[in-house]
Parts: sequence; C-alpha cells; structure tokens
Amino acid sequence: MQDIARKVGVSPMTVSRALRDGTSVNAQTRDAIRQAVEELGYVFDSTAANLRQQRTGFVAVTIPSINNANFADTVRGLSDGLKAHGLQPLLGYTDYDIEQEEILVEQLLRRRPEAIVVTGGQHTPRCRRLLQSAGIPVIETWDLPSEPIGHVVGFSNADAAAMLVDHLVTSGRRRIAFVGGEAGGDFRGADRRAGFVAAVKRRGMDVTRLVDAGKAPVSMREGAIATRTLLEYAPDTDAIVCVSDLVAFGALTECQRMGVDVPGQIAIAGFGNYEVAQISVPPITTIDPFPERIGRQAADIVLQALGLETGAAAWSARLEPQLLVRASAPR
Amino acid sequence: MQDIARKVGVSPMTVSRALRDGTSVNAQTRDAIRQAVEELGYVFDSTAANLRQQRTGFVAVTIPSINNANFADTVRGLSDGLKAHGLQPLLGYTDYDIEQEEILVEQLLRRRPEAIVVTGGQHTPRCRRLLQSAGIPVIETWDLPSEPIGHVVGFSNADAAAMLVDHLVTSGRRRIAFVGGEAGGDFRGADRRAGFVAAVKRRGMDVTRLVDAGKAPVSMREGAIATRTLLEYAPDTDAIVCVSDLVAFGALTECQRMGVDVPGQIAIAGFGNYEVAQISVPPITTIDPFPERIGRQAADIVLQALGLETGAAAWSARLEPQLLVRASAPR
DNA sequence: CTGAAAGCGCTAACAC
DNA sequence: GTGTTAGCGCTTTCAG
Repeated sequence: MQDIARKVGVSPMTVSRALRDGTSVNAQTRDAIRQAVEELGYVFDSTAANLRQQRTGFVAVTIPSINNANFADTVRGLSDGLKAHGLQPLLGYTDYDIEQEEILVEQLLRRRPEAIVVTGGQHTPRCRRLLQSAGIPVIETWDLPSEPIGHVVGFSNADAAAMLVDHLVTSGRRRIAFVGGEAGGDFRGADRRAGFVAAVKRRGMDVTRLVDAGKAPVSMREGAIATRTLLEYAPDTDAIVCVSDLVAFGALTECQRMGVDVPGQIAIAGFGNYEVAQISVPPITTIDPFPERIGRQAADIVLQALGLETGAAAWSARLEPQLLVRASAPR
Repeated sequence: MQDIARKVGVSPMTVSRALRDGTSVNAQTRDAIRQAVEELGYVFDSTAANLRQQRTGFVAVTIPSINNANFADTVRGLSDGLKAHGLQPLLGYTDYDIEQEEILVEQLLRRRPEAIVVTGGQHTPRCRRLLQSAGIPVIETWDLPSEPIGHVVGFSNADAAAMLVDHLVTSGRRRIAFVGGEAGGDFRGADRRAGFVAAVKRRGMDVTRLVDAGKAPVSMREGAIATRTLLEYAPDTDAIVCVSDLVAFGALTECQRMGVDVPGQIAIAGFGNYEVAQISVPPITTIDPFPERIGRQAADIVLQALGLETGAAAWSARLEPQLLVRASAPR
C-alpha cells in the first residue's frame, strides 16, 4: 500500500480507504489509486487485514468425503449462500473418521473462521470441546444430534429408512434386506440401518438380512458384490434397502447380471437421490434429503448468527426428506 | 499466548517456542505450557503467524465444479500430497466460467497462497496477468495449454477423443456421432470435440453427427435427451462418443428405453472412467485420465517448487490417458 | 535455554 | 476528505 501511496502522492491510509467501499475518498484520488493498483499489479493482502480486524471471512466446513455428490451439493448450497456476503468456505474432509475430524477441526480453527459447519453430530470429546469453546457459531448438519453443540440443520436418517421399509411393506414386500457399510465412521449410514432394523422389527418381520458391504464410502461395486452374496444366502429376498443410491445401483446391475427381475422378483430402494437413480433403467426408488437445501439453510443460519442478514432467526432446521417412488420399487 | 505465559510464569516467546517443534525449550517447561494450553482451551492463531512469517500454508485450487467426481479425485490427490507438509488447499470453483475464474483467482490470491493450481489453460487476460505476477508457483492442470503460465500437469483431450474414434473405426464403426456440451466454458470438452472432428475427418468420414447437449456440466439426463434427438435425426448412427461417462450413461439408458441394442446396433464410449461406467450393464468403454494422479503430480511439483521436497524436479508432466475397452464398444 | 525489542501489512480511532 | 498513531498476535533477531 505504501508503494501505491507514494506513487499517487497520498498516505497509505487513503489507499486503504480507496480500496474499500463505503468510505469517503475524493473521487479523483480514488480513480488514481485504482489505476496505480492495476499498473503495479498490487493485490490486497487480506492476511494483514484479517489480523487487524479480527475477521477472516472464512467459514470452516467439514465433510466426510469430497467425492460424494450429496456432500458436494451441500457445499455448493453453502458456498452460494455465503458468497454474497464475501464469506469464503474453508473446506476439509475427514474420510469418515472422527479422529481425523478432530485434527481437521483444530487445524481449521487455527485459521480463525467466523463460523464452522460440520457434518454429523458424533465427535471425539476433545473435538466437542474445541467446537464449544471456539466462540463462533457451530452448525451440525445431515443428522439430528441428541446433544447439539449449537445449531442443527438435519433430518432423521432412521426415519428415512423407516419410510422406505413402510413403502416396501405397503407394496407387498416381506423379506427385506439392508445393504450398507460396516459399523464404523459413517454414523448416518449406521442410523439408516438402525432405522431399518427398528421398522422391520416393529412389523414382526425377520431382521436377518443385513449385509455389510465394506467401509464407508461404499461404492457401487461393493454394493454389487454384497448383493450377490445376499442373493446366494437368501435367494428368497424380495426387497433390498440400500444405504445409498450408489449401492442401490450396484445392486440393480448385479440383479441384471444374475437375471433377477427388478422390480418383479426384487424391489430395490436407495438413499440420496443421486442422478444415477433418476435415470437408470429402471429408475431407483429413493429418499431425497435435499442436500443443497441443507447447505443453504446452514448458510442462512451462519449469516444470521454473524448479524450479516436480518430476518426470521432460525436457530435450527429439521428437514423432512422426501420419498421418491420409482420403478425399481413401485407402489 | 500471554495468558499461557503468565500462567506458567515464562515469557510469551517461550510459549511460542514450546508450541512449535524443532525449537529448544526446557522439557518440563514445555510440558507445563502444553498443559496450560489444554486447560485454557487456547487455540493457536495462525493468521498472526502467517502475517509475521509471510507464509500461509495455503495452496489455492480452482476447479470448474465441485460436483464432479473427476475433479474431486484431483483435489483428493492434491490434498493428500500436500497434507504431509502441512499445506492446506484453499478450494474454489468457477462453474466453467473464466470470468468467474478471474474473480475467484483474485480472491484467492488475496489470501496469499504459496502456490496456485488451476484447472485448464484458458483464462481471461487479467487472470493470466494476476497469475503471472503473483510470484508463486502456478500449475495448470487437465489440459496442455499452448502458452503455459508456469507448470503443467495435463494431457491432450483431443488425442484422447481421437483414441476413441480410432478404436471405434477399428472395430468396424463408420457412422460415429459426438454428444457433448455447447461451445462455452468447458474447454476440455471442446477440445475433445475438436479431436473427434479431426479424427473423423482424417478418415474421410462424415462429421455431421454433432449434438449439443447443453451447457457444461452436461448431465446424464441431458445426455439421454441428446441421444434421443440424435437417433431421431440419424437413426443409422452406429457409434456415439460422449464428452463424459455421465453423458455416455445417459445415452446407454436412452438406448435401453428405445430398445436399441448396445453394442449390437450402437457402440457407446465415454470419458473419465467414472464409477458408473465400470459397473453399468454393459460397462462403458472410456478413457481414464487418472484424475487423482493429476492431483498427486501437481502436489509433487508444488512441494518441489517450494523447496519442501527434494528429488528429481519435474517442471511439468504430460500424462497419457488410457483407453479402457469395455462391452459398450468392444473390439 | 530464555527474554526484549521490533515489525509483518493492514485499519480503528482520533485528529485536523 | 485526509493524515497520524497505535496495535492486531505472532515470530525473527539479537542479547544474555
């Protein structure tokens, strides 16, 4: 800034003012400064401004995996909501591991974000402490934590799974299997599985058809392999609930390879409303958790908590995922 | 740090030393400091350290879309490569728009990243200038720019498309179509299309079968719709090269819905080796551009350019995408 | 091994 | 509308 100031013949303070808006600077001076900036190729140093103002414009975001269309949609909704207010997401991923989450969260907090949006409500004790005492808004998403740290934008994964079971039973299925990941870091997947088990038991049906397809994130291929195993051991299965649409698509393709008719012999349902589930043949019955909306709502809460936006202050939002009945598991 | 220092009875300087490693501090003092840090819930402020050291530990990264498994893989490869050296990716996306890229790049440079990794080699003039004069390593990826700004980790998209044409012709196809996005922000898609056109012309065949499926990113659904249009206007088409596997999967499903045999009547090829192409029925012939490897190589170049890693200094890397022949377009 | 002084590049607060 | 002073929370440098 000093270089610019010298060149234009003003003080650095005037340069500082000219580069922001909402500050009063002589119009000619401002133009001259802007021109000098371009000529010298000066790029504003926000690290210094951040330190002085004690404001970074960062919003920390953690997701389990960057390679997941659902979480990517949430990040997109969040980013787009923040962009208008000059906030920048600072993204990290945990690989579905709360130990890694702890490390990541600490790393992110060192950057002094103004808010932090995390996926899920399960954290290590130290991670909880870090979040609680960070002195910034904390938003947990994609879940309904029993003891929220701060704000929540989520839904019941268990209820969503139960919706699928209900639908399948209503449409006449009785021997329903669940294909998901092994108990591990994917707490939302585990919750779906728990919801499945509860719903099946509630109806007095068997809960023997539970297949672990591998560690999260479970791939299409793993879904296919698990389905083959399932159908070898329990060939009379008449419906499969999958932990995600990716697994469901794997199951669908495996049925096609095995010559099993979907939905004639077996109905298949997934979770997430991924694009592949909309367009596969047949398209896959699923639950839409509205991932982008989760991100948008989180952004709204952040903006309100930071006083950047006025309006009805939502502390938290419980979303209602929607059942999408398609040909893989029709009515 | 002062609070900690007071509590332990040392100077802030000693605290600063104790919290870093490779510095000499009395072992007991260090333990006492570490304990005080936990008790007081102190979290190191890296914004201040960054300013003082003129090092942020950020590596800026721009991708066209966050919701794309290929670019996500590149980011993963990059992140994983950087993590070991304490560097943190600072990610932004451009929505396939070089104007947005310019804005994003400037925004990112204000954060004083130590290197910047961008997707593609097409930029606005001002964006080029910003990158050139940023004084940090610049890595362009996913393309082979005619005038690179700095480092490059990429491949020829045109050659990749030509490989597919060659394969299809070798396997007896003659009336080959291309389904892709409209001329616009997706320069890699445009390059594939150009490579397709050149390869088809080289063999003296028709280049009338070019279908614009919409703006990038082209979805599975848009691929399906475009394929329907194509087959209505040119029902004698015997092969389709798609700008991505997602489009190819859309094409495949549309053929299934229309009762067109794949590969009997029409062969389908995609690009990207997305998971859906591995497991669909039939699996889809494609090109694997090794997205994660692109990220890893970019990370290696960044680390070497910053002097964090010694070894054979690769200035740039030209990768060779691999043709994967599958049942949708067999030999 | 430890401490004191200075300063990274910017801006709040106060003068004029 | 513009300039001066001080300081954000760290770390480099130098002294002990």
